[in-house]
Amino acid sequence: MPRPNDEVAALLREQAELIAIVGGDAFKARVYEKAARSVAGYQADVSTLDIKGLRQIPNVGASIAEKILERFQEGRIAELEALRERVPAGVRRLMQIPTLGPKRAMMLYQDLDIASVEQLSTAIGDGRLRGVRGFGPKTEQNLLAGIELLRTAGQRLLASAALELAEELIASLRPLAARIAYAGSLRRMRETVGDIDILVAAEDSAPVMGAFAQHPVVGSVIARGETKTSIRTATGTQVDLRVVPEQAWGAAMVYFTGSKEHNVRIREIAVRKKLKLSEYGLFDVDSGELLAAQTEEEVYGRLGLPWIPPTLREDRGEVEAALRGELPELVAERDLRGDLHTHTDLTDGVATLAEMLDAAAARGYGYYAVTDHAPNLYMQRMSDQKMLAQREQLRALADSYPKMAVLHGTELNIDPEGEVDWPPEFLAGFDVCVASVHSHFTQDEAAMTRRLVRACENPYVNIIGHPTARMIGRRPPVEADLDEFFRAAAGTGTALEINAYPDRRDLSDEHVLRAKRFGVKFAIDSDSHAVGHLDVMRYGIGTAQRGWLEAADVINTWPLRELRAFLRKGR
DNA sequence: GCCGTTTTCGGCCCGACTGTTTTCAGTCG
Repeated sequence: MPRPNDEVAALLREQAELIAIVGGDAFKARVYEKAARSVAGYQADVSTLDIKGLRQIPNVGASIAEKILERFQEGRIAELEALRERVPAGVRRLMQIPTLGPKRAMMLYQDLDIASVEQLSTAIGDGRLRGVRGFGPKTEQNLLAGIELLRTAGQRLLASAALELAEELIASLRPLAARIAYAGSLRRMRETVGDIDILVAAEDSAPVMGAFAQHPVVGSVIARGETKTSIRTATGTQVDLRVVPEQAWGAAMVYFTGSKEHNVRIREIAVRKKLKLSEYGLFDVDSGELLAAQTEEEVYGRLGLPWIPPTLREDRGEVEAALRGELPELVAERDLRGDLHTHTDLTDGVATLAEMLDAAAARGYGYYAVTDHAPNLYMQRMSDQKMLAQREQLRALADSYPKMAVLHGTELNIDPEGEVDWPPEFLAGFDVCVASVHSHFTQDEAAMTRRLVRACENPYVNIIGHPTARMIGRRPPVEADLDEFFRAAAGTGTALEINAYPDRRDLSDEHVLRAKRFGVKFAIDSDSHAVGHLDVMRYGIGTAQRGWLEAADVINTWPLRELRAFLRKGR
């Protein structure tokens, strides 16, 4: 996805929020939001479009097209600047606290002069919210819990944002480096990262260090030395650049990829063999002789280990498995034959059915399921007629994709009792049914467990979508007896989703590890709402690998015949 | 501010939950 689109989308989203905060027309705010989503999901680079081209984008009319043009011609949008004058940035940030929306954020600012999350936290502690209209004791508790959630996860960056930044920096520095790559938790594909580590091999470190320190994303240079430069971006992300000699590349990659715990384990193995492992290489303790450093394979090899994939390097048993020669053959993106959870503009997607199918076919998929929302997610205004009309349209388009089977599915809503939207006779018409929790997240554990188990027991439900409904940094996972849930999924032939969306990653890697022990099968899905979202699969693969999955565990790596047999669910 | 097989004005994503109220505003999906 072209970056200018993301930037414009962020500006439009900001304008939408600011309109809502200052109490502007709610419909107007909504249009800006919709336009932001359309721009983010639009194929063409908006910075290359003229007024006419911009107006082709859904939900972009004369006014918003002008503003986008203004952004690229003037470097700013005057109306947005004027709104920013009225609302401090911290007030907007207050809205990131779950349960705090635009109205009460503005009230806090106007009545109590609270303009940051920190100030709100202090104000609650001082009892300054007592007696303020709309803020009772329960609200105070909820706000404090929300602030805590922000504080713990909010400091970290989603892997998607980190990867984008890392790839941009690497692209610009590559001409100055013999070798360059990112390491750290990003290479291990954790959900979030605290900072970004970039490793460079170069004879002379000065040119690459200089270029790095002067890169446009740099807000401030924290430290600058011979082998390491640290910067902070304007948005607060720390990036460390380390330069090593090319002959030490492998040892440095091992060292800087971590995790710390993994490194401790392999260093112990080295010590037992009278070796010493550092970022400069693997050495014989007695003679000081360098034994291996050039590649990771060599380093692991001299320790008596096979190369261990970065996504496993968490000291969760990978060293022992490697010693036994029992490392899993991890599922990889190239193993995926299709995507089983995607949306179109029939509900909340921004691309048409044909656009999504084209993009899926271009990825070389052997099958692809369209699973728009079902009627009980009321805001989507789904109906039997609309769903059947889509099926007809889809069957008609299927001939255009001789190499890709086009499956018609839906994403059902699991209601508090575990029931879903349609009766069996209607569900029977779908090729695949995803079912997800979209509301009533706070049921107690027993009720939530029963709800999820019942959904698995439904003979038409094939995949439980984003099974814990968590949003990273926004909403905790639902409380349920996961072991019972996983047992039910395995027993009923219901796959559990690894939703690849970067702020979901749901199931998480820990849950995948646990579920696999029950014999659960998984579906790695993009949950795409736009053409560009099909690429988020890499994060789903990251989570699957971190959960030690092999291709056989993942139903959308299977040939179509086998997949279809699984989807029949013994019916 | 956008949109149109209800078309240039008058609608627009609907319903439920939470926590606050004492009949409802705010937030969420």
